[in-house]
Amino acid sequence: MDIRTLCLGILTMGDATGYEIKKTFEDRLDLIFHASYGSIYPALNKLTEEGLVSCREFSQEKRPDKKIYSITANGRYQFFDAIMKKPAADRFRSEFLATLMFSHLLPASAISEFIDDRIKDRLQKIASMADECGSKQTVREQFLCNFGLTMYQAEIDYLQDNRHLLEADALMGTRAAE
Amino acid sequence: MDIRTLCLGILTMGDATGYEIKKTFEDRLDLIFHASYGSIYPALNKLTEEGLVSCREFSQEKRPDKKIYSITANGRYQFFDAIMKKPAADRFRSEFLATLMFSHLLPASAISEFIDDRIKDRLQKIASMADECGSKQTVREQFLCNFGLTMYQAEIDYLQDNRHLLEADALMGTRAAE
DNA sequence: CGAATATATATCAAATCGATATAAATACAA
DNA sequence: TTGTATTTATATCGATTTGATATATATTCG
Repeated sequence: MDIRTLCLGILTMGDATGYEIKKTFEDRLDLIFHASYGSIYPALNKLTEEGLVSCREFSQEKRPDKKIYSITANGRYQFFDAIMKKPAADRFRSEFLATLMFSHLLPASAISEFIDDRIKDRLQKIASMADECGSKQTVREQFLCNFGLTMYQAEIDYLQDNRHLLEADALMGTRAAE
Repeated sequence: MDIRTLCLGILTMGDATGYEIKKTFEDRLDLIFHASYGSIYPALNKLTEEGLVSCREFSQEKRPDKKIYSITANGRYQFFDAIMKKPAADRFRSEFLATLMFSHLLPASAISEFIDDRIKDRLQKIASMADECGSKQTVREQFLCNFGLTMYQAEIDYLQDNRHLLEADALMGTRAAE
């Protein structure tokens, strides 16, 4: 599943412009799947060429044309085909964890700061999600929202319970032994 | 932090060939940061040009030259500089979760199958990690390994406790209301 | 003895990111 | 009211990264 496919998916929920699709990625998919303009606009062009979406242009005075995309019957069929396939493995990249991998090279203060920041970030995300979660329209969006909340909370718990291991390691002479 | 930087990091642990660096990514960083040959070899060339690593070539008979890379003093300095910066946000992409986002378009059987597969996958990863975790050399590698275990377990727990919500939604006529 | 796996290099098209450019409408505070 | 920031809306571009593929030999194991 690539960004092209996910654009199709978003269009199954209703017509949209490229801009609105980007916003949907940010508002409802950012935890799950990230996409930038540089991939969305080319994706929409290609989907249009392939007849999986259609595009109505509204020429506006003194503004660039507004292009509203709709999914076609063929597009729906292709999207269904795509989501029926076994999902490929997650792609995950964490600079935070990669940094901790080399925490023996860092001053203890930096380690503590990074962990503090991480916990703060997760708490903030939980705070802003908690409201939304309840007011989600569909069962599946609630399911995904609560999934996010649960994972963030698990991360906070782990960091709070175990950070002392890394911090102690940084302060003691353990490093010299390596 | 990019793959170039992380290659530097791996070389702080000892000299290595491109092949060995790839293996290190697989063995010790796959949870955290993925890298393929297509990014590692160009990274090493660029690092060599920049003088952050040095390269000794061992011409072997009947085999391509073996190139052993070492980090230079300047390289160590640059790497330290990189990990002292605030780590950027995680990059995460999950086809599994993206698929669930559109579970209302799937037959109930497919939803159950995907969740079953996911749980199996997580259990398998936990099984293969559990051994390793105890035998990790350093405190920080144990910390990261247990972090992974904890997150995988949290995911399993959530899926087991809440899958019925999605599955019931798929079976009932709830979909018609959307 | 033969098959599979490990060692080791490298490249390439395609996908994607992140930044930037452009331009006007709208909201909002000084 | 006037200036500033944000939102709406398009699009491109270099740099990064993926995933697949090519090439060759050594080693392991049934």
